[in-house]
Amino acid sequence: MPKNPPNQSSDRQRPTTHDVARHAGVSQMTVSRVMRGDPAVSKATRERVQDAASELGYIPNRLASVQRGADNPLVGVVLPTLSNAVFAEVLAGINAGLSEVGLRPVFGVSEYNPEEEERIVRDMLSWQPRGIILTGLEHTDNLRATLSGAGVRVVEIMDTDGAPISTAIGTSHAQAGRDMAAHLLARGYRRAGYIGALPNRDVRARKRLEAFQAAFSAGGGTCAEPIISDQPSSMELGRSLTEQVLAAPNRPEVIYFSNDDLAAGGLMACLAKGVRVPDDLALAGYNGLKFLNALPQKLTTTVTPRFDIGRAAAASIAGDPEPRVFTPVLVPGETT
Amino acid sequence: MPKNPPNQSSDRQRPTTHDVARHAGVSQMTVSRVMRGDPAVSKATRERVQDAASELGYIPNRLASVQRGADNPLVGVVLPTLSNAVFAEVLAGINAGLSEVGLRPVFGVSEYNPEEEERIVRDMLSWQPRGIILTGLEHTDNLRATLSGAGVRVVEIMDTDGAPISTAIGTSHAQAGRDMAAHLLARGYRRAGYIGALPNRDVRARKRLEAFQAAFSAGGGTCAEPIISDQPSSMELGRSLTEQVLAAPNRPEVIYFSNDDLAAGGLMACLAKGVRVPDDLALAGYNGLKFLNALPQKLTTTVTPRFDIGRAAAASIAGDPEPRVFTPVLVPGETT
DNA sequence: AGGGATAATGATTACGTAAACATCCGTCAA
DNA sequence: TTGACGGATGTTTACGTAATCATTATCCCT
Repeated sequence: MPKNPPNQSSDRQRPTTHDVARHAGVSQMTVSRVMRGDPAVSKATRERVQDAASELGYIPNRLASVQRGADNPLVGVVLPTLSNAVFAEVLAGINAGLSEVGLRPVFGVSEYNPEEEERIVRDMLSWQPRGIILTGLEHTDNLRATLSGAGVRVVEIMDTDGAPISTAIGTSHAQAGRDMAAHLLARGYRRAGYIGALPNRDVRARKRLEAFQAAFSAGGGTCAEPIISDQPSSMELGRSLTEQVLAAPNRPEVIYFSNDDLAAGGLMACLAKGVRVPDDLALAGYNGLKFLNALPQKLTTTVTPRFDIGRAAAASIAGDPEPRVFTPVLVPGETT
Repeated sequence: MPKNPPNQSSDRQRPTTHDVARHAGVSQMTVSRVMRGDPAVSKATRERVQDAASELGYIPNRLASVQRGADNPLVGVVLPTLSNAVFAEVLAGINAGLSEVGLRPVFGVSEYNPEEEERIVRDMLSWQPRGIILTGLEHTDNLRATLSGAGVRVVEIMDTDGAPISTAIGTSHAQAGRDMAAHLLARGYRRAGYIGALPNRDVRARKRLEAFQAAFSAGGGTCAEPIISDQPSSMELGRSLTEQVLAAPNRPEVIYFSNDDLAAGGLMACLAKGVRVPDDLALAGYNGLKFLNALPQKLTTTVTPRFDIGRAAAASIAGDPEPRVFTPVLVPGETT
């Protein structure tokens, strides 16, 4: 008994190569050849097929071709948040790098939660993606195991202080912390405070802090107990935490903030309270975001190549995976 | 002649339901049932299968199931840029809305280019996505035709001034322009300038401008020739264009900027030149971005619900597509 | 004890594409 | 004129999953 002829072009399905084939009076295989630009099709046939295809509004079905064995252009991208401008820029870089080579990002946000990250990656793996881009080097053991085994390219971005699953592309946060300690010591500051957010989540900020403390103490400075709020980072939070510091006894000479948002809030607190910066209190941030230009005083901060990191990660998924260490650049401003 | 038994678990392929089945001593179908939580499997078998699956590190292949007919959780999202914080927030909203219901965004950036947008959408359609989220109501004719025909949900975000392909979710830019005109007229301003960027690309800014001009003139005001740079919008650009205006004769009483970045740059120009705001020159922006808090003066602007628009778009793809008009809120600051 | 209902599991096949192989036909050299 | 060759096109099948239908136990009631 002969099989049913496939795809009876029934009701409202999207047209397939079979439909185009029937319409052009050729076989399904010939349509497939034309669609892929296989030269083994005569010019006349090719044109007939192309006409039929555009007449029917044919759009190839990549599910089928990838399923059949074609390369999958999808790349899973997992970032911890989008509320932070840093990660929007990273994503822009990733997208730029991927789209250059015809790859396409599938997107997920972990909210700094490793279990959620694992769930997202599992889900993404079910699309048999070309690669996966993760943020940071800290993941659940399960996830590390899964990704080591699977035949996907894995690139971990934003951090190089640790052991990557396969390829790390980013900056050393320990170095950023040390550099800032050196800068502040050189400027003559000896009593430092620290203001941060999201204590258990932002591992990279903690790496900066620890390296900073170690280097600052080693250089003869004293570090006050860090103030780390469990609220998400924002200018408002930086402002209120700084006001706390200003009100307390034994005010430090300088505050190192875990990022520019908090530092900007700190600057506003000083302006509001009439505290002179940097004479009464010096301030330093991290990231080098563009909005700092809007501040009345130029903030001392560490500039990180976010876009380039994203772009490099994309290149590493597309071509040969090569680890890269970008250098964080300390840019002295008017606040230290 | 019997067919080959499928999937010989040869070299380094990812395990399939067949592999799990063999490992657990059941049929492929039973594994499939267990994976989907089909209750028609005995407890004993279920556990045996689950053990086998986790032992082999089985991950379902969604390409195959969607190809077979399952719902596709992918949703195409095309934004004009990621350099603008507005669209990062929109994306955050979209992602929040989609992930709540188990949908996943596939991402593309058109760089404000309709042809590129068309290419991206075509590419996305090849994944048979559940829906497509586009920015704005202006697209190539081809794209409109393709999307009207295809059986995908289409939501156009950010603009409601025009005819959507199917569902529009956003704000009226014409209303935002009119509201600002009314506000400035009420404040007593009669001579207005305008500074913008990307003349041929940012259609929504143009809609605001035209509505503003019409309303401002109708209310007895005069509009100077708009200054529209072809460079991408930035604080620096806003600053330099504003300096031009300040240097020229016949300075307007107020400048309406196409967005907050430019307006913030304008404010900085005034600060640098010792121009008093709003007495010598008033300034107004658009968007209500958070970084405005960093400015020394609170900027008059129109706040748009970017996150909510994204979230609503996601909901519209997930559930019933319902158009929604959000209201832009004019927030008077200290610069008018 | 027999018969039919019910639960558990298995076999077959389709989804749309593309690799691999098969077929057809015209051309050209011997 | 014949046969080998190669270009153009067609046929078959696999990719992994899941709907559908088929096939076994299992069990309860009369």
